[in-house]
Amino acid sequence: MSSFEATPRQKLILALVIRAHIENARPVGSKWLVENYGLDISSATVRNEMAVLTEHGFLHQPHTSAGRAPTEDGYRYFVTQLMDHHDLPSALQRTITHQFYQARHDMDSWMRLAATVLAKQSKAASLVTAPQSLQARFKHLELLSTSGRQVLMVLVLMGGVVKQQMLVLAEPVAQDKLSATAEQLTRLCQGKNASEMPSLSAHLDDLGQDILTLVNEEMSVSEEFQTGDVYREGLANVLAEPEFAESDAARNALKVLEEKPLLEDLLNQAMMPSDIGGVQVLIGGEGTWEELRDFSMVLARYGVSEVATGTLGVLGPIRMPYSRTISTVRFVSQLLSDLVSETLTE
Amino acid sequence: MSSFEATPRQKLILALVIRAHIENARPVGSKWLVENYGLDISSATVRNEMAVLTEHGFLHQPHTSAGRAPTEDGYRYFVTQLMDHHDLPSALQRTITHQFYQARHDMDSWMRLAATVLAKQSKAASLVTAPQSLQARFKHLELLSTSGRQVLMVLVLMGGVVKQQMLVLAEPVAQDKLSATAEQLTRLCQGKNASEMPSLSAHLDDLGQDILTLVNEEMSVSEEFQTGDVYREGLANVLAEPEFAESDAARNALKVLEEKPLLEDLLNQAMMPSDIGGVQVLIGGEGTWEELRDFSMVLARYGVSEVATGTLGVLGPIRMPYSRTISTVRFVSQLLSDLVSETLTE
DNA sequence: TTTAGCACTCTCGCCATGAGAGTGCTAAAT
DNA sequence: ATTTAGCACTCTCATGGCGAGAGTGCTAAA
Repeated sequence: MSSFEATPRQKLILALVIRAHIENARPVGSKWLVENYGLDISSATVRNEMAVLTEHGFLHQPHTSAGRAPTEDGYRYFVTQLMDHHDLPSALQRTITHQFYQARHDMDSWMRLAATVLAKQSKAASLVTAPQSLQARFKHLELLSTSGRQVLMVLVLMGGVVKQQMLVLAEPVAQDKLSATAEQLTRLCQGKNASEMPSLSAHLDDLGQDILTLVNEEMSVSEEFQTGDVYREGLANVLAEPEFAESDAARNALKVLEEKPLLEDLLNQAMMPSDIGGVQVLIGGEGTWEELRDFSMVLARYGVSEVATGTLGVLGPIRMPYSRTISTVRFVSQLLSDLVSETLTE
Repeated sequence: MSSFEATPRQKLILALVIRAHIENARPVGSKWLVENYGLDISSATVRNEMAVLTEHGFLHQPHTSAGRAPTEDGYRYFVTQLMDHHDLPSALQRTITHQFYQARHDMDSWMRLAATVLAKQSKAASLVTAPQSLQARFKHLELLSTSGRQVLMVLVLMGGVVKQQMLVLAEPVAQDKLSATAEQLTRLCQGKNASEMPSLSAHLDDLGQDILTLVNEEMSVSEEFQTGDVYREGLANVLAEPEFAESDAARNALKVLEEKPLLEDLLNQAMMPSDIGGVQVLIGGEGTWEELRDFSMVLARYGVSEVATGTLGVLGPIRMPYSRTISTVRFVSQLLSDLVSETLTE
């Protein structure tokens, strides 16, 4: 397989087998292929070519008298070498863009919408994680008395991320005092990241000191991965695929998307840069993720590199319309990146 | 079935059949029942009683030579008449309570945690919706300049709900001006609910007017149901049950939890008060929800009545350990109510 | 009223059977 | 040197028959 160079005709046949298999979800035979795609070669010839492709590990037969189905290697070869990369139809691009600009202008809504769009377009499960600031930098702190001892702490980080938390103080504090403390802390921490943050200061009173501790906590938490910040959608789409009629496989799909450690590991490890314009395609777990054995993922980083990036993507069966899915993921990730970067620079 | 009063022994047998069926997921026969539970009556007697229970619609036989399985009516009778309502073991209560107090003190974290706890304890899928203020009342508005034309709007509603939104203004505005506007609007709208809100005011400049429009939007949205505010967990648990080996049923489960209109309808309609300490049990869709035909739900309202209430619950197979699930749901809902009410009153 | 005994019914797993699909190979055709 | 027609071969899958097993309902005795 290493130095094998497929002939154009072999490439064509591989591509057609993949196309047919994606449509019908079952092994495709030589005769069927010739008849359905109007090839002007005989089925015997196709058989010979198929034998070669099988020998090189691009196709396999479930059993002797069945047709061929693509192997993971076959899909990989297709995705990296054969497939042509279209952009999403521009009408669709406009529709989606429009939806984003019509939605509320905050990260939360965007992420939610991105998940919805991805799930709908790819007819598979989607996931979108919040952009994690690599270096969450302090920008602004506000303390709002809401009633009695209850105080709302609003922490704004550079890059538009906003954290809020409700506190209950030991005793009521006037809004003036709160505002003063907030301002003091804002001056103190301006532009600092989690590790540069002071943990105590002589200029602060008890209240200020307590709040500072909370802010510190919040800042370090914001550098960690939070499952809660993951939007998923379209799980039902995945189960609709015939290969998941048996629920064992189906359950695995949910596990992947539900289990925090797995997901975290996956997104961290898998998201090396790739050759497809920032889109990473993971086919059948690639030998590394046992739980993904029956799935493929199309992932992309979005955001502003070195500043704040999140991950988004699609989980579906290995038998997935890669071309379309990749276009969609790339487009949505680009769109979301633009939005994030607007937020950052404006 | 209307005026049928079961004998104590019939009740016992029904309860045992249900217990056995919950454990083994298959029809239970008379002989098996006698042997496994050490009954000192003969299998023939059990058969006779079973015949009566079958006649009255509490049991049914999948086919002539199979054992009996409970019908939905059987489960319903069990839940309303037969089952004893324990509290959750107090050790477990303490553990859970501890988890809540250890978590961050905000609604978001609590809801997330509630979903996790419910899913884990009931081994089924859980869902928790945010508390909707029946009358979202304006409490406080803050405008924070974050950078250039970018402004963070923080809207605090009575009851601890906080809405935030990022705006991009046409031109930069100084923080002083923003603060003044915010204060002005706060005074203007103090304590008003969505319908009482003024839509324009002579005292306001353009900026104030624009913000007011946004606030109005936000306030009315906050009275609507938002799918985004639903936390789900443990979907994989449901698929693990043998009755969902065929994926058709499994897909339905996901649909129920994913589709906004269905869920909305369900939660609104189903949550009438019930006889089980605020916990509502929905068995097999109750003839109303076709999509729930194969599922049961245990639901509860939490929060402070007439002020802000949310819904939480569990979705599992009809063959569900109701007693335990109900205890869990009741406990978590009580706990969450306490937390909400603390937030409101403190 | 309960229970032992028994005939009866229905499912389920097993096996054999045959149609159908698809292959690989060989030998002829291009 | 390819390509293709032809054909024997293999394997799956749907079908139907068969027997074991489980559970029932009924009857008659306790």
